[in-house]
Amino acid sequence: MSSSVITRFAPSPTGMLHIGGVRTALFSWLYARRMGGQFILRVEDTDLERSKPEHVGVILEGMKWLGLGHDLGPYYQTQRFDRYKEVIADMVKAKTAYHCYCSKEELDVMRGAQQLAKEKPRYDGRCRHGKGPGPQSGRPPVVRFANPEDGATVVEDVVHGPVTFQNKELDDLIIARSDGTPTYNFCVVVDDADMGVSHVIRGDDHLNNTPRQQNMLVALGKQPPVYAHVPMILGPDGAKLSKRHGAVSVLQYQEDGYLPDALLNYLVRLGWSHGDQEFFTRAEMIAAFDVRDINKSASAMNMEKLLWLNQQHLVRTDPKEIVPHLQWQLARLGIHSDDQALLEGIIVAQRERAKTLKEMAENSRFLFGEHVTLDAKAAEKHLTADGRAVLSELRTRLAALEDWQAPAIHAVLEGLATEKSLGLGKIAQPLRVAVSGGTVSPPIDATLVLLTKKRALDRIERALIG
RNA sequence: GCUCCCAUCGUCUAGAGGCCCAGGACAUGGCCCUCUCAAGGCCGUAACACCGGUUCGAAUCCGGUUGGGAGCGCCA
Repeated sequence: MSSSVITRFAPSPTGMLHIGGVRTALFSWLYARRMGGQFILRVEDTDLERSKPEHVGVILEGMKWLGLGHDLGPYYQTQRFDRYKEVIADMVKAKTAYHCYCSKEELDVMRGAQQLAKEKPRYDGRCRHGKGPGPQSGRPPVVRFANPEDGATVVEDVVHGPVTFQNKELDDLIIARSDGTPTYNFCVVVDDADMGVSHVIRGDDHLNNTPRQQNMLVALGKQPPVYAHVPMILGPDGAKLSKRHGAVSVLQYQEDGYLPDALLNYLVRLGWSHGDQEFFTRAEMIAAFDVRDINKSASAMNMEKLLWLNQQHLVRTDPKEIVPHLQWQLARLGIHSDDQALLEGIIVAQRERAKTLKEMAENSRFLFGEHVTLDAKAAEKHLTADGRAVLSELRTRLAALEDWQAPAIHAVLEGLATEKSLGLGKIAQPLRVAVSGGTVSPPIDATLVLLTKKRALDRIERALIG
């Protein structure tokens, strides 16, 4: 039996949960599900200044909407400060960490000199070797990790392969600020170890601080987890994700009318593939996913493909499952309906002509309410003298129709068309305008069924009067 | 500047030395279907960044160049 897999998603509540974060969350979630393991949600809120409770709320809400449920947590790093302090004290005692009394000004001077010498700016370890200011400076010290000074650290990354860093390139990072609060890189290490995280799946912008995290783990006598650094997601223009496209809250996608499964399907295919398969249900994704198949290069967002996939999901998902999402969109338009049969009917009638639920809701507006206002241009074009004559005839025949079902309605239209030697279009368009107000709608027979006989006839009546 | 990462159609990708004068998907062009709009079907345009090397043979391996990205905080 393989040892149990534990993955985690560890966002910091300093902003929105955006597409990039969602994808790493998805990969972590998928891998845990695939391996029958557990998925942890951990909020990295050690930056007291920038972390905001409302951001935590939005992240939680986003994860819920996506259906990426966690098995453990959410944990909050701010609630684990005692634990971090304990570990820091141990490390200082074990001499794997030390106090540093350098002031910010001193550090700035040091970095300035290094940059001038075309070196990589980094802490030179003066306090580690007794050459710093020391306690007599009177300043509260920070605590730094004593990184190995020689040799190399190799990160065995699942997606990148082995990546080697010379230890002399790695400086002694601060693990506790002068006010005693612990810093990110340190908390991550303690948490991942304490929580038994087996696989760390995160953005490859973290690849550079992985060797230091690994060294800290070693100093703590812990086995480092398996690392998988996934490539970044770029905006549609190939540049970094910006507010204009992509770098918005994931909840924006809900508002825009995307199905969570469609968004997940789209994101899973960014940097990962399974042969030529494009469409994945949630279950298929879980069954096929493997971190070892993740690509190394960054990928750009493509809204058209997202739209296409959304429609694919709209068409291929059981309408019953889509109903709540459509209701949500309709509610935003002020339309409230609990008519399950009607809503399912709308989904079936509209799903091939709407790429989003928002579009579907908007296009279905005319099906609710008693009356509809006729689009002037549409009326001018189709409610001509001929069109009215057709409508009038239709009114009589449809009124006489007992069986208000698509085939019967279709037969009526077809019959009239043949009798008058007209194309179906000459019959359907005036009717469509009268009944929907415009020139576009689902097939006219299906539209009439959804509308009900009473309202359909009523609208024909009003169009003839108007 | 230094360190690290990356590089196949416009975009997402298949490809783990011969199956590839490179396959699929989105987008795009044309045709078909058609009561509108769609959806669908068929056909097409379109890529191995560059230069060397290894090999009988390279998109695939190695080196370099170029181009992109990330990191270098008492941020995460």
